[in-house]
Amino acid sequence: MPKAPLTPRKAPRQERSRKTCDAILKAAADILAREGQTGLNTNHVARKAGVSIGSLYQYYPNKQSIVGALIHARRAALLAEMEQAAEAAEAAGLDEIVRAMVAVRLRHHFRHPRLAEALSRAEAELPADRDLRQQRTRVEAMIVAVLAEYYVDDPETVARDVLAIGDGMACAAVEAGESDAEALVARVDRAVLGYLAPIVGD
Amino acid sequence: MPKAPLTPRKAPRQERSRKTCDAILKAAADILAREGQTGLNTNHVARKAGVSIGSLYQYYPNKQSIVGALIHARRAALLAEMEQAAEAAEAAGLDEIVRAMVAVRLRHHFRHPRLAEALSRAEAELPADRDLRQQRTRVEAMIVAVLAEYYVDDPETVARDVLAIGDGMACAAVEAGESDAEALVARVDRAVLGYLAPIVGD
Amino acid sequence: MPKAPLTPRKAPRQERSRKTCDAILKAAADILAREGQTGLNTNHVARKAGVSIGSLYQYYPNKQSIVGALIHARRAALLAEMEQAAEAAEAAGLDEIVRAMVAVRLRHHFRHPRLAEALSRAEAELPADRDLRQQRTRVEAMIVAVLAEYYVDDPETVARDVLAIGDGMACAAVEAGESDAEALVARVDRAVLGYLAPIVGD
Amino acid sequence: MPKAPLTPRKAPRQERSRKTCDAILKAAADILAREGQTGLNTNHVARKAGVSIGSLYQYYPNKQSIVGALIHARRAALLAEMEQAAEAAEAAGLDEIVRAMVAVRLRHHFRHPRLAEALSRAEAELPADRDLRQQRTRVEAMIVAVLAEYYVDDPETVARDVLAIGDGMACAAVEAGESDAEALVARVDRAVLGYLAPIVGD
DNA sequence: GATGAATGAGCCTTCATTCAT
DNA sequence: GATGAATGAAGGCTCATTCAT
Repeated sequence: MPKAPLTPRKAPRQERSRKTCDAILKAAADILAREGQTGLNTNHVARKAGVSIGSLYQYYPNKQSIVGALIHARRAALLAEMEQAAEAAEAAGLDEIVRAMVAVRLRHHFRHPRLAEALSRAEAELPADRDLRQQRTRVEAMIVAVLAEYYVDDPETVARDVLAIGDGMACAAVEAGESDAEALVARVDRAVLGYLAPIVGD
Repeated sequence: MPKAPLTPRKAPRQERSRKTCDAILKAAADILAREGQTGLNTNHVARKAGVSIGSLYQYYPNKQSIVGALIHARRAALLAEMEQAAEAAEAAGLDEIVRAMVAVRLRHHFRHPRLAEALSRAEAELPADRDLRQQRTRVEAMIVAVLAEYYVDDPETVARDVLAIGDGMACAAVEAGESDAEALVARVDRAVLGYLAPIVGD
Repeated sequence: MPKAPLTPRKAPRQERSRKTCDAILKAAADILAREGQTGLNTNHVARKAGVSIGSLYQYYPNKQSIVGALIHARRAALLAEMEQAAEAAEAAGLDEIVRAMVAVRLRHHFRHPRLAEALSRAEAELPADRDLRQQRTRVEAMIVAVLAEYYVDDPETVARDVLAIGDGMACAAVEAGESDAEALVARVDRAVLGYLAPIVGD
Repeated sequence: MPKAPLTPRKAPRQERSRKTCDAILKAAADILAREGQTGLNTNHVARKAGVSIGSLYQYYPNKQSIVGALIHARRAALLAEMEQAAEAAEAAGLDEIVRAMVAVRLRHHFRHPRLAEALSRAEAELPADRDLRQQRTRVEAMIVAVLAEYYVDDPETVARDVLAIGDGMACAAVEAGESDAEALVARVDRAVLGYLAPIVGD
């Protein structure tokens, strides 16, 4: 494979560029949420974004880079929210902090569930990308940091499990038609706390 | 869309047909596990199966029906295993039965993790199919039955959550490079029991 | 570059395939002769060949391979003619043999001058291909063999020069509107013999 | 086609314009020499020239006009050199003058062989342009003039042949990796003199 | 005049599917 | 029934050229 970059082609310097770039991502997100990967093609995205196909390729070197940018942007937002939550709960105990961060993630998921899931599937099929991998690591690292502070054993695995519990339940809930994020948060809390209880020394 | 059927074109009655059908599914499974959806195309499948593209279409009306058949076949196997597990654990308490069934599912996943995940992603993108939906319901129904017997409230949601916890953790574990199913089973148990504890009257 | 093969994709086994393959080459030759590289695109070729674009790609993995095949085929024919000429002139002296071979080449060129030149230009822009390079060497080798037999010094350079004289004059003649191959043969003879005279021991 | 002009849009009168024009031609020459026609595109040229794409189109109405200008400029330089050579050899005999002019051409070719050949191929594919055709004629006319002075028959054909011999041998030599212009000059001399001998009355 | 964002026709190529043998 | 040649819609992407700023 001739190494297809997953990062945008150039940083938009002019105001107009920013708009175009954003319109493309927005259109792609919309299509992905509505029709999944199947319906996502560059011509379609460009048309929906009200932009010519040439402009699209001015900013994104290939189709995958659009999906990559979308994943990156959403995860960056999530990271910011998680950091905020971590700070807010700083004073509280381990359980409270972890719950807060997981809750943020769930709410994030519930805000655009179809998109969240389409992106998650898309990422799994995307060729490995260093940037995205790092970013993913950073999300886990936030939990790892908290766990480590409390001397939890093997914090990486624990962090991964905790996040996975939330993700799994969120997907299933959305698929089943649920739309009340807080109801799910409560259930996930039970699972997460149950999972943590035996390994957190009191 | 003119509503493409997802089920095989005809039930293969003859020995020869069976073999062809199986070879096709096997080839598709292999490709899906190795290369994901991206690498899956009918010509490739036919060649790998040692079958002409014409024959492939004799048995499967379209590409999606192959994926559909694959999902169906694997889930049928899972169902059988779960039934067996349920019977074996019948005498035990609620926790034990649920744990047993979840464990079966995890081991099933770990047997062919790349395939399991590719299929799960594929199913999410497939157009809704009555047959597959029913089958999925049946898996949940098995847990629901057990829960109901123990007077658990809203057993459908609980069943869904329990399965989702296992699925989520399994995907994350595989992605992280784990390969020890039993280690994961233990961790999932913690989460599942923690989740169940408050809602199971003792 | 991801290594684009210049050789046909598969050898046609059925009668029908042969026809398709040939029709494609013929169409490509026609377009190349009439419009040059500029007018050569796969859709155009397919249409003119009375073949679907899909069929074209069944036999030629990419556009360049069509041009490559064309070059190869024409040069193979030339080689055959040159061999014949060499045999026929075997008894004669060095001059005679070389003249005969050069004459064959000129006549070959004059049979389809626009095509010959378009292909020659195309080959220069094509990525280096081992197969074509070898074939080109073989043409020169035929002259080298004759020269070596007569103890000519540095036969490779001499062979190259002799051929180049003919090629250069042929291109210029065609471009100027000449169409009488034999008139040109006579003039090329003068140049070639003049070139050889000082280096051929008498 | 709406008849695209091959000549620069306007004569650059100001110093600034001259520089831009030249930078564009230089960049185009460089790309053409390095990558051939394939790599030549207007955006690439503009970037390499350190000029905006808009400015490029200010001076050259289309891509072909850039190539045309390049051909024109190089051939103008060649013409000047040939004139100089003709003057210098004026006193000598026919052979000497012709040899001198051919030698100039060969050295010109060897100074930038990749470019010379790329341009020659490009010119062949360019739509006929009156300006370039005239210029080409002028090169031949210089030889024709000398030949006519010596009462050579059909001087146009002879001039064409003589030039073609040199061109053909130069291309082949460069392609074979030769880089010693003088060595080639000697060989071309042999061919040219051999060609001329029978038709020049002594 | 200069800039570079935007445009869109058009090209290469793939792949699900059909159909003649 | 099997085969595999053929089909063509569709999609990714480039690049010559225009135009608003």
